[in-house]
Amino acid sequence: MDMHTVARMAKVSIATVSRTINHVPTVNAKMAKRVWEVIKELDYLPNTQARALVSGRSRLLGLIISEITNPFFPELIQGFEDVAVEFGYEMLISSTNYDPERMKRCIRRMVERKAEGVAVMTFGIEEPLLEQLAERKVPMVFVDVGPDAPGISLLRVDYHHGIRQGVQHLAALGHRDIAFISGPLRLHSAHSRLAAFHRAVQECGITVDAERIVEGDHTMEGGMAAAEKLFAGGELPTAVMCSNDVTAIGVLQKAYRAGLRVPDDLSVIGFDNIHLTQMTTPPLTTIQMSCFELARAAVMALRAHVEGTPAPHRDYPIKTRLVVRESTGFPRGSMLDPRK
Amino acid sequence: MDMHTVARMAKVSIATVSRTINHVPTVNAKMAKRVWEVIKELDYLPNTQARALVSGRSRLLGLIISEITNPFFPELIQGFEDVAVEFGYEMLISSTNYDPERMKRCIRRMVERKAEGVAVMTFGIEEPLLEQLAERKVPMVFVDVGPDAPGISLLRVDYHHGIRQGVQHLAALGHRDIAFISGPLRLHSAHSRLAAFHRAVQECGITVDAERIVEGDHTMEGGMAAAEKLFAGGELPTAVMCSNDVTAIGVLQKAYRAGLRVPDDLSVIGFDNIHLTQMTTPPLTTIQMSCFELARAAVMALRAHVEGTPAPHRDYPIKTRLVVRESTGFPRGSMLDPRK
DNA sequence: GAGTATCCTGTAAACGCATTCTTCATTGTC
DNA sequence: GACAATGAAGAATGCGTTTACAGGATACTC
Repeated sequence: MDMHTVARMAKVSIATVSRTINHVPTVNAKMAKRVWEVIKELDYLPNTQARALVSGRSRLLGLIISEITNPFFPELIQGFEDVAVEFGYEMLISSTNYDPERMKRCIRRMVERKAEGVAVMTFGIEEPLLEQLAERKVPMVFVDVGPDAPGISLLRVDYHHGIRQGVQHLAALGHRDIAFISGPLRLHSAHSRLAAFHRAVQECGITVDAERIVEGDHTMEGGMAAAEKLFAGGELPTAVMCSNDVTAIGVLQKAYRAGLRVPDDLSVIGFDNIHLTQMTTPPLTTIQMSCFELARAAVMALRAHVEGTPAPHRDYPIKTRLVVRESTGFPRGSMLDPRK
Repeated sequence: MDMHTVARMAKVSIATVSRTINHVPTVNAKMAKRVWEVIKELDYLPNTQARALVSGRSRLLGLIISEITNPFFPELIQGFEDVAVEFGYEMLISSTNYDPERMKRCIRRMVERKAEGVAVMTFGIEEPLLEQLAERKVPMVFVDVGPDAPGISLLRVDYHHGIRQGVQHLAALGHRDIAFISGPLRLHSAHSRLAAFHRAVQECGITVDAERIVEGDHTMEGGMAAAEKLFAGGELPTAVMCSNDVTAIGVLQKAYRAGLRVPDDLSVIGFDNIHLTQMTTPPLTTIQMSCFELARAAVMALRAHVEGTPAPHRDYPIKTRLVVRESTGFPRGSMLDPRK
């Protein structure tokens, strides 16, 4: 079924059908009504491929993520889908699983399908691999860092704001011995989060020993392993901040198994505010980085590059903020602890 | 950059380039080599849209899921992506969030983009909405049930095998009072799982009171609410089977908060074997339904319908089996419990 | 050495369907 | 009755690949 069918049934030409669908104002109201009725009756849907042919636009946006099984990304995908569809785009999802070979294939798929823009939400550095896209002048959006070239925008996450709120929250409760479990340090965002932590503790006048900084890998297993390292030493820290929520959930698990009560023996703060944090035991205090906001900004940036309006920016700021739940409390043995 | 560029640089015609890419055997070996070299040098990738134009095939497969934030689905998507790409297809993902309006939009997107086949992995019944696809003769795959029409295949999950193994496992441990938290009963798969449970307990000679069957909704919140109901009554059951893992994780949480030890006070069994079950406290005994197998079967079924070979089947069987971890043990107060 | 068969390359049309430019018919107005 | 205004029909257009077909080159036969 195509426009010809509609035209025949509405007893008009295909040109009129096209004009009706595209709301060209010169179409006679009666004819338009007849056309719409036929469209509804036939359940006619225009063929996007054919439209792409004429317009030269695929209306396809690529979304490259690292790992779909990390619960952060499904929430991001959900947001991306919603916003992309809202603006008439379709979304091509591709996950790299941190494998450069897969990354190459992802890029290949994007180019072959003529994606008009690609959001690279891997939080990592794969610039050499992305050259193919850059060369073809495909607009791209990165998180935090990316090549400085026309057609490329960055989602600038203000890690510092939220992390400072988190540190201040801990400091206000009386914590002075705070550990940090970072993400894999090959990821730029992991560096940024760690740097924000360093700056925040300094601002609060807290010194953090080197052994209080442990590298995780943004997985629950990594969080458990990192927690084990922290618990193995002599004195426990009174609080742990984590580079992401999944890591924090790993810490929660490990703490439970080690007989530590959260927050009585140990306060834990996550990062991302994924849905799951509301349902842990105890519910996790975390720093929110809104997936929806991130996804929306990504689509908006790509749209700006593709459609030229509103004019594209280099940077799109993303805010973070503390969400206090129940995994943080007074440090153990604290004078401030009302139970003591 | 298109085939013309390649042809010019390799000093051959575009026809020869096309034949080379498609491995037509009559091409002179020397020319083919030259063409491949130019292709590599230019990083040329054929335009899928143009190929679709000639072949009349979009090489697009749709995947409709209910809720991407439910951790079961990302694993399914991962499998689907892998298999689809393996066979040269691209994947169009769309989530319904159990909203009929969204479902309509999903279908619209699939039709507009000319998806060659659609996997409807919502585990529910939306037949009236899917008529549009059926009318357009788009091949479809459903889980468990679906309209009996040409071009439609079913993934037949053998719930009974795994659930029986689970019940037998509990029975062998000495459990006689087993509760079941079902999924939302508007979903067909929830019914199937509950029915499999009923059949399995009967086979084991165990009677289950009506109040031991509680309806959940396949979310963690639903699991917690259902657990609360079960815990509220007089005597606790000694074991709970859940219609999916997320529900079971909710039960685990609720049990912990209620001061019940798992498995000492309560055994818990999930369903699906999502990745997360390995990392709960304690790791969850569950019934595996392989996402990868499900995804693979879905793609294979759609391919069979689209390509005609191998001949499409109506049913594609999917096995389930018990995975024993640490959330199941002897019933409390049991003579068999070695600690008593 | 001429004629024929074979093979492979190049040229050009086709593929699909919505969009849009051009042309032309109809109606209305002076 | 002539001209303007309106709006619909018809036809061309777009894209890059595939493929039918034509034709040139080579080899082989007599």
